[in-house]
Amino acid sequence: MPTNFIEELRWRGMIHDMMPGTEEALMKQVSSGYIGFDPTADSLHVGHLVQIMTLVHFQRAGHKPYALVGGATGMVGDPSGKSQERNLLDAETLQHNVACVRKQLEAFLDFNAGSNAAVMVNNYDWFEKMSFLDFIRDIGKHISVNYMMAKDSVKKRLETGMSFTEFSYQLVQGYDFYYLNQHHNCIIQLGGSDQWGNIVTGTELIRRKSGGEAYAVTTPLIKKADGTKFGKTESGSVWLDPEKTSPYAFYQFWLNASDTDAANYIRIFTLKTKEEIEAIEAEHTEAPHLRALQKAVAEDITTRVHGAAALQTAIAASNILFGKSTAADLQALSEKDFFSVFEGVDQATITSAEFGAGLHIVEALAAKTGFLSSNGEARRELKANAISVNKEKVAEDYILTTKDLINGRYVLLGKGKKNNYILRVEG
RNA sequence: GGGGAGAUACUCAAGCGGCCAACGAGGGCAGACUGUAAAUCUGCUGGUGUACACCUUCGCAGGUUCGAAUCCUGCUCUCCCCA
Repeated sequence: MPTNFIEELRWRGMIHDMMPGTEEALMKQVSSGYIGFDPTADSLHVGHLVQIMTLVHFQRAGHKPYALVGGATGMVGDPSGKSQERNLLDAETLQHNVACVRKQLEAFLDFNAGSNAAVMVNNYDWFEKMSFLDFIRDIGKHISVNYMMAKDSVKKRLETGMSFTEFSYQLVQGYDFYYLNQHHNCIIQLGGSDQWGNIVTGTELIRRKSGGEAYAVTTPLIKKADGTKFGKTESGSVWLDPEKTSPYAFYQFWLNASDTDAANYIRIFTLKTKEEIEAIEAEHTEAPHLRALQKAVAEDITTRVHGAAALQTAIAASNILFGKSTAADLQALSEKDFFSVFEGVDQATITSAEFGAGLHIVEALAAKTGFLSSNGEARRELKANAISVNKEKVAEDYILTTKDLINGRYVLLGKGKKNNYILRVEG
């Protein structure tokens, strides 16, 4: 017998909308359900984590999760939440993305769990063989244009325009649900709140075409307490791919969450129980400066995404960069440790000839390395007392000399509290 | 087709011949305070040169002028009203 999946999502604040009867249907028996992922990029980002965790909970409740990568839907383009027509990706890029996304998803779900092992599917597999005529006769016949036009995603675009391709999207996605319902007995589709319209087209198609029952649950869009978008930093999206977002930056992203957001995140992005979470919150209220909440969130998610070893390095780097460590501590690190700890920190290399007898700090920040975009900016930051060399603030006329080089080869530059750069001197 | 309004830096938005690298607001960055939080306060926010200076920038292309974001001509685009 399954445990109560809906109740689990409910206390975690992960339910935005749900079709009547869903909870009962899922409690009756072990069921299959799915979530679709768009292969719009070659990596998932933290925004997708909500969907991934939903599927993880689904499996933990005893149900059978299907992760669908949209090799076919990706070719059409989902208009939901988009104010403009999307550019289509070419088939080759799409295929590459599908493979990448698939690989990342494999890390979260258990594909060897016996009868409720997770399954990965690609809707390209069933759309590939379908002809346009088959589609409009067998599928299109069941859904009226009136019905499709009533969808928010379509209504919003009626003024500015929308291609037939994107208009068809909800039908294409709706058919996915129908297909999985017929072939894999999927009775529920999960997804973000912007997917509600698409999902309901699916349940409608199932009802009209086969008379079957199907359900839907959507998760709320995550917003930060200050109203800004979740999952973005000044340098862009926070990706799951360590090549795009280093484990260190990933860890820092979560650690920097505000108190309100962290309390939210710990429920959504970790599997900790209600009791564990309340204990951590109590601890946090007791001693807020220890940031127990942020740490718990950051550690849990970083481990899940990048593994325990990567987490340790991220913590080590964070302690050195944000702790009380001094220039002396930095000097004490072996070269190997230094570079493994600072793997995710921006780096630049110059030759010892360029370094010469001494390098002006402005040059080290801008012209020679590109850490800052211009000499003017470097000077401004220096004037604002924002620049440090090996953790010690320096003035505008500072000259880097061999004394500043750790192990004779590298130096740690800092701007403000949170930006670090490593300059290596070689040759 | 006719008539009108407008295009200014990341965004909104002033400026309408020299005092304009361009008011102000938002955003961003930094500093102070803190807890790598929130709130608040302060500074900075085109480039090169440490200041004076110079270079590039006010839809695009020309022109008038000692001098233009500001005036003129043409072009492109956007919005509104009437058919």
